Amino acid sequence: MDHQQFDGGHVSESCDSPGNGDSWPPPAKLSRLELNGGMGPPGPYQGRTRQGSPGARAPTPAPISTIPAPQPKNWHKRGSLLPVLCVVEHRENPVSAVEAERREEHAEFVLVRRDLLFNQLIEMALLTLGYSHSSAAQAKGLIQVGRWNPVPLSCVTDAPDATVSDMLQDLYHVTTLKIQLTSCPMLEELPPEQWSHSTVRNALKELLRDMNQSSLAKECPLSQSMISSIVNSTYYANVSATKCHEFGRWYKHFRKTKGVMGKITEIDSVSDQSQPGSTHLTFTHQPIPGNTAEQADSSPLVFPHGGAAHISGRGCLAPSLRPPGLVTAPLSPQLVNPQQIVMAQFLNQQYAVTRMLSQQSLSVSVSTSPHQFLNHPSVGRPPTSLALAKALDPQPQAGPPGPGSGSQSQVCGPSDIYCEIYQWVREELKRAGISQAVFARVAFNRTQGLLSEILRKEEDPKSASQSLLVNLRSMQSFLQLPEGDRDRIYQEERERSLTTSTTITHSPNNTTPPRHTQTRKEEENFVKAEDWHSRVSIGIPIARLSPVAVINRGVKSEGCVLNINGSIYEEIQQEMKRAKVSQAMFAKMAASKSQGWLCELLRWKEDPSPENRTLWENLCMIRRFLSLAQTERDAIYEQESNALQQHCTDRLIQLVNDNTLLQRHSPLPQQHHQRLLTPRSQQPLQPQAGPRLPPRQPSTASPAETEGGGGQLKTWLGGSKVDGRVDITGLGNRSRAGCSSDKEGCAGGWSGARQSNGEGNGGRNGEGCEGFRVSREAQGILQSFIQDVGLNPDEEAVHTLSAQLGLPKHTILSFFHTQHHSYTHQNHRRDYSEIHHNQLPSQNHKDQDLLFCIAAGPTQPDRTTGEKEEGGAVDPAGQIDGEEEEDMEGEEEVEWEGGKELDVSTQTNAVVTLKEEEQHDSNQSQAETTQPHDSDE
DNA sequence: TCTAATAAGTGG
DNA sequence: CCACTTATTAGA
Repeated sequence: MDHQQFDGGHVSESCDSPGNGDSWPPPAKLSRLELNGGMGPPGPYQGRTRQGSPGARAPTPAPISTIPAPQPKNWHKRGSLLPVLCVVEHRENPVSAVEAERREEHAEFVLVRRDLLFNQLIEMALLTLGYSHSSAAQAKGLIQVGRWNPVPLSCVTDAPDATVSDMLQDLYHVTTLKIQLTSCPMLEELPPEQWSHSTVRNALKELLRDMNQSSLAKECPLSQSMISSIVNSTYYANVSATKCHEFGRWYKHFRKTKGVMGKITEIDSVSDQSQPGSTHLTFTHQPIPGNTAEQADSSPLVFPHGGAAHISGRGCLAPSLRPPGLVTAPLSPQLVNPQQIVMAQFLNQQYAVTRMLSQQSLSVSVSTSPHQFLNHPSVGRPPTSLALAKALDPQPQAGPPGPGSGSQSQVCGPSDIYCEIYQWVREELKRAGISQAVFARVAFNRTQGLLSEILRKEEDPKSASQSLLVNLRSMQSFLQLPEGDRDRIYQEERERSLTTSTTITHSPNNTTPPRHTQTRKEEENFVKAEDWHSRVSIGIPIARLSPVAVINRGVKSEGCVLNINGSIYEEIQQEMKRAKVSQAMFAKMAASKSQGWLCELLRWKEDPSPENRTLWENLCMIRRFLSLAQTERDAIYEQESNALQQHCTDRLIQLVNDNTLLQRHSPLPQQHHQRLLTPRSQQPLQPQAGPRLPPRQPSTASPAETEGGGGQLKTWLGGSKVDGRVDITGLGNRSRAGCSSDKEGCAGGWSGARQSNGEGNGGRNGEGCEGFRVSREAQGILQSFIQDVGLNPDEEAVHTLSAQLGLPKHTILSFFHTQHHSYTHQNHRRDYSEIHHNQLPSQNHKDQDLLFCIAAGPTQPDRTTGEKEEGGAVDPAGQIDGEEEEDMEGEEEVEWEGGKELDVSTQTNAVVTLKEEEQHDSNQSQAETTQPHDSDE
């Protein structure tokens, strides 16, 4: 099939290729690029890919809804990313030509940075798609423009410095990158430690070709429900590193065993496989004969990464022929014209990312409506019920009373929460036909389990804990969105899960419809959607959802997006030089780290690699900082040096108080904000907004924004990047994600801290510091929490934060104290904000700036911590500013070597350091001990 | 009856 | 509150 159709386009086609297109024996020029630059290996992360199961594909195509199209051009620009359609062909061993024709392909869009070197495109694309480095390095790539014959990349240009943008800028929409995987390294070769959510998912998908979830669950370390959700991308939690590793280990073993045993195990029943014809046997790994009768449904064991198995299955039959029941693939059978849908979905997903990148935030919804809910038959959504809808629409601003009968609802909670909230939620679940999981994610970014619990308990808002209130508020705000918006969000989320690449059969004559065209359309739709978003919901918390989800799963690809590579070190140095700031200042502002840390970082300049999680994350943080507009960065430095933290704090508080922040999180004048919002949203913004809005929010932002969403939104924003880059970190990953890494090795960043070991005492040192070295995201969360609960969190709130942020409780308390302290003591000094405002031209950034500032603010003076609480040690006065070097905020550095001081010298290399960090958490307690240093007791 | 999806429940 | 497990439930 030719996928790309779309004419137009011309490219330099120096080399031409033979007809068959694929068989090009291209020079293996693309070999690996080590580039450490190209962001390191994102690990095996893969973009989610969804394979189509044979059965699934069968269904017939249905046209995708088409929508007018805005122009795609802009959108991709903002993010400085370019969408590239990649068709990956698995041709393990050079198989016969015959076979080649039936090769299976996976097509997906990959967003790549425009400035990525063209010669790194293939590798980057594969890495992004989840292929291993080794396979990526060996892949061959062809570029196909329109319907022209594919041409090896190497033929396109010789310029080593040509970038993707240079080569594809105007053609990206008509080009298809055909990647031929010569060797597909098997997953079993991947070290268990490197297994991630993505690889697990890929492996599961493979395995599911030969067995169902239930049987697989019996053998592998994952439960059926987990398998189900992971495969469908509906597993919102993060698969723990432990699980991943465990799975990886199991997989390896399984493979070996299987190889030997053959399908005996699973397929014994199937018994024989006669169809040796299956070519798939070619696989290296599979010792077993391919069996595969149709029924057998594909060879059980063969699963080279997408290789053999696919081939066998597909090879034998046309998709349509395949007995539907055969493969139990998770794909939704309903997909019609899977490719189209998939593409659309994929784009959608990508779009979400792009959006984030561009900082637009907000999810978009696309129009592919038809497919929505495909999986949920039950979903019919007649507009029924819904008082909800009614209430909402009619009186948009009514805010709170959302659902139910707008007017009759009563606020029961402390403020703005309505008693009927629980019921509303239930109704909404029913109405929209969505699962708790989806709603939980979308409405308040939590897990299904939590929502279940909340609904079960139905605690009276009046007596609800602060954290619960936060959640309820978020849900309520969400419910107050127009029904259409909510549905769109659900749909988007659903699509996301459906998304992923499809496996398509490649046949020479292909009957496949031109997909490019469609794709294009979809893109446009996205654009449109985006537009919608920007207008409508910019700050709406809800919006963040989808992106969040996407991001969550794409954490590893962050590097891709952020483009972290060895050159970042140079950028850092340049930035310091340019801004004339010390290492201490930069370290603090850009990564909440100490000067010593930065020094080491720059000294060793270790190649960034996702594997080195801590390093990676820190670099991502720096990258984000560097992505801020120069003026913003300068404002930040300035602010820090002058006002010092106090300012921030004050500022923060002020903001909090006036909600300015939340409101659009943008310093823009309100009007402006409103303008951005859609009418509906706007209303809520109006002061008079909801009659029942709580006093707390005078300005009352749109419910959505503020309320529940507010907090999260902020968090999100805080972490999120600014111009073009994503912030994966912040967002999606909640604290845990960051370090999720593992229980095993490290507890991971700050999360590890959660061991609330010694609370106050020893903790101070290590922890204290550590605590405050909280990531920006964490700070953002804290800040948002302050807004939600004030400066005096109750126990539960503290507990919640502690868990959520992975920080020890005392750290949380310290934070609040600090805030409180400064707030009280200082009169709001000048406002950073003012400065800010003036300086920052770009509004967009502004918000972030503020947030950023805020986030940074809390950073404490190192030593403080511990007792500080009482003493207010925070000493406003003692700011950090002075000694740059001194301030190492308690970072890990201190811990390791003992002396805070230094360790810079001591430490040998940043790498070590970094790594250590992760483990600290767990070792913290020890560390503390070790380091009696500080003022500890 | 069996599978995949979803909700409830649990431990940390 | 997350990450998982177990139970329950729609649909073939």
